[in-house]
Amino acid sequence: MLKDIIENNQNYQPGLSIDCVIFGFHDNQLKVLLIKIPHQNTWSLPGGFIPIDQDIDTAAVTVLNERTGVEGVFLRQFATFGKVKRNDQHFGKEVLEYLKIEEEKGKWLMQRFVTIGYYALVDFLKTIPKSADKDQVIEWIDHKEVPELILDHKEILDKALDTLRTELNLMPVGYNLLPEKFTIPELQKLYETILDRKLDRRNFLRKITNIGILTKLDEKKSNVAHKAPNLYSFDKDKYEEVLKNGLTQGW
Amino acid sequence: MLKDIIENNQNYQPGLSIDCVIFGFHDNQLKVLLIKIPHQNTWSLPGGFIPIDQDIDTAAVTVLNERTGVEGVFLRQFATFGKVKRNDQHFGKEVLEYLKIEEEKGKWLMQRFVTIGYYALVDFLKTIPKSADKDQVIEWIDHKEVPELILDHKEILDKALDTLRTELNLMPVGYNLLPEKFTIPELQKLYETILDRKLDRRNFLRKITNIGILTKLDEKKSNVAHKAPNLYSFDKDKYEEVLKNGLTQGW
DNA sequence: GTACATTGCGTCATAATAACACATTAAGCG
DNA sequence: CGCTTAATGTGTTATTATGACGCAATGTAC
Repeated sequence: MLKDIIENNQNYQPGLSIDCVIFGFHDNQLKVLLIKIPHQNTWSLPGGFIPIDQDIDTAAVTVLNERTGVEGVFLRQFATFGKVKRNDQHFGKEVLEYLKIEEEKGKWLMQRFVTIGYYALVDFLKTIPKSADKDQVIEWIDHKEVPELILDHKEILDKALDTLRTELNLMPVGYNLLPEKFTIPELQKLYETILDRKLDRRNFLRKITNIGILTKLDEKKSNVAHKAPNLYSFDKDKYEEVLKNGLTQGW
Repeated sequence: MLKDIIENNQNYQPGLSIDCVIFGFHDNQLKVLLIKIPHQNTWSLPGGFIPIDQDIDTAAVTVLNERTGVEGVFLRQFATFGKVKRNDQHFGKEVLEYLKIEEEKGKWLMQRFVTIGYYALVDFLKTIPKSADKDQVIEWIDHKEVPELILDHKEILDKALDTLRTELNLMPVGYNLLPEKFTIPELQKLYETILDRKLDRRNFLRKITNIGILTKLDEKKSNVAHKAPNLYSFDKDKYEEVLKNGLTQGW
């Protein structure tokens, strides 16, 4: 795959790549989709290159689809990373050796790559991580237990989370991360996990319902310890409207 | 200049450029620094290319300094633009003809360029627009009267203003755009111009002073019609602190 | 049934916001 | 000089949003 790209690099935008920070929510954990580098203890963000005949946003959608199979999810460009030393020679050489590509043909990969960061919000349960090849491991990992990442991918991930945190004040979040039916406590846990702090249960309910994007269902969650919480769903129309116009206040 | 770059394009990041939206404030107008394309009726944003041995942020600072001479101003990356058709063949050919560069040498310019957008906030009075060469016109233009721009530069400008508007809710603005001493009505006009709506004078005063970044000076503005307004300055330390930690509420 | 953890609904004090009233100041002008 | 005019400076009030908390209801475990 990568070998094909390197050997046909004239079909790809030179010196430019895309990296995706794909967020999912499960078991009260904010998870990130990471790829294990074969035969090493480091991981990387799912990324890809940009065909010269594709818009960068389209290329980002492609990367996301290849890895998650999900479509029509929330995907947003958040920053572009271009330090001179962000991809060092050492790393490039290792890749070329691993792929058994001779130095001359692999020259393309050795230049400085600028990478455009996108973050995505996807429904954990509908997403089945897909490996590009058999000895590649791709896995959901709790964002609090992210292992060592290659290059500046940790910086990219941190920036993505930072952006998500800020945007939580400007837009509603949840439609993409939660299943269709969910409880208020679940939604609150999502907010708490992203913001990394506790919120008052009662104030949260008031604030989130006042936005007017929730529909209370005539149904309770089953098989739970203690009192069964009510189920809610998002009112898609109103949700989209608020997404477009923005919230007014912060959390 | 551009000719040098094209002819020595191996020293520059391929297919990648930087465009700067430089904002200034004067006469109650939000102004943008634009460059006139010689012998045409279109204008462009000041931009540049990225030396392969420079971080993209450094290259952006260079572009800004070359055009304004000012240093240490507010400069922030806001988005990256990469539609396939954003720089069309037609435009590239015109540039090459104008610069009298033969097609083979100019091939580098004809590929799709992805551009990284930065916006800057500078003190209008301290900034003297600098042309790169004698028949180039560079000028401050009211953002409400921006003429036709090349390529997707209008889209870039719009996105920059949009970003500034959003960030007004998250950070203080003014330190970079106003002279050292200024009046509250001037600061209010700046906010009103950016937001494109009227704000209540009295509520604005209360809100802006409550942030705690202003120092009331024992001095009034002179030579003004009607009642002379008091002068204020920013408390740099507190300003920086709020800039780092962010505001809490919106306007 | 009882203990317990969690949900659902409500209260209250305080802070932030929006809308507005009135006094103050300086320039322009007869 | 005194009056008008158009700004600025300061305060008031009603409404809304926020933060902190009380208490009853519900379903599980024992």
